[in-house]
Amino acid sequence: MQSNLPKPTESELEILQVLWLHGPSSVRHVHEALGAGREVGYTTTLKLMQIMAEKGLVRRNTEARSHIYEAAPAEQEVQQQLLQRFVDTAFRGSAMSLVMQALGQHQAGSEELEQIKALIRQMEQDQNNTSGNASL
Amino acid sequence: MQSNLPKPTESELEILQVLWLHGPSSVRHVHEALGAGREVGYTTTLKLMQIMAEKGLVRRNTEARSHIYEAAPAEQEVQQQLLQRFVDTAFRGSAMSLVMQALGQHQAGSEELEQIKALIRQMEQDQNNTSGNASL
DNA sequence: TTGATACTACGAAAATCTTCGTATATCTTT
DNA sequence: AAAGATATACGAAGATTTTCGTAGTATCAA
Repeated sequence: MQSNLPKPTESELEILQVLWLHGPSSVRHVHEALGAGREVGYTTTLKLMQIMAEKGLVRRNTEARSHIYEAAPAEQEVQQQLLQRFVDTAFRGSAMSLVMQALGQHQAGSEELEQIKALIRQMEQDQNNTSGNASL
Repeated sequence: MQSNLPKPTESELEILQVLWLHGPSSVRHVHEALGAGREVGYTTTLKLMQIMAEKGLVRRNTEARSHIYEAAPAEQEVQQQLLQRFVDTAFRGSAMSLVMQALGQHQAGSEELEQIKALIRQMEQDQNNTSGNASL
């Protein structure tokens, strides 16, 4: 699970989002999906994706005339990386502080709260059994 | 509580951290506090803080020869702003998804878990009061 | 076949962010 | 008062990120 992939920039992240959501896509498709929140020329999107390919953030199949791109890292992997960094710079390293604020800001539905409670219960369990450390 | 303050850059955020932590400070002080994780010239820090003053991110008292800077927005305010943006760009707007990942990544102490549980209980209360929601 | 259309490649301008050198003024010390 | 240390101001170089124009090719339709 090493990933010495560079941190994606904001624009690159937007593109990754499209790829994660839609799966392997042409530049055209990504560009249009982006269009709903972004107003740049087609070649701008193309160039970004070419750069991302160089960086290793996306893979591409160049068999067909229109190349097909897909995200290289898994969504969670990148989220993890960004989250770590974000917690450090914006919340002085306190993940809990971030969690509290995120919870406070967002009014969660009851199913979501249930999910969180389940996760917390599990964490409490792990804490009690923490004598010998098992799997990760 | 409007804040049309610009999003601080990463370097600016580091400076704000120092100001939030230590209160109003001179450039010298900020620069040295930063030194522990940053190795740039003094005038770099100075310039950054001057720019931040222009942007309205910090206020400064120029009475004395060495100006005293203080953070303009409250820490939570900026965190809120950044969190919102971060959730949007990195977690497709799902704050809950972020919370889950943050919880999973970080093994919280039991006091912290208690805090979160308390917050959740309160949110459940609020939910019952606003909508007709049943037991959990 | 020819012309319109769609695609990639690529250089480079534009915009933003970071860094520093230098000029100048003010304090401190001797 | 002179020398040295310390401040701010500010222009501008560097680095990074974003944007686009143009050239060259392949595809498609009539």
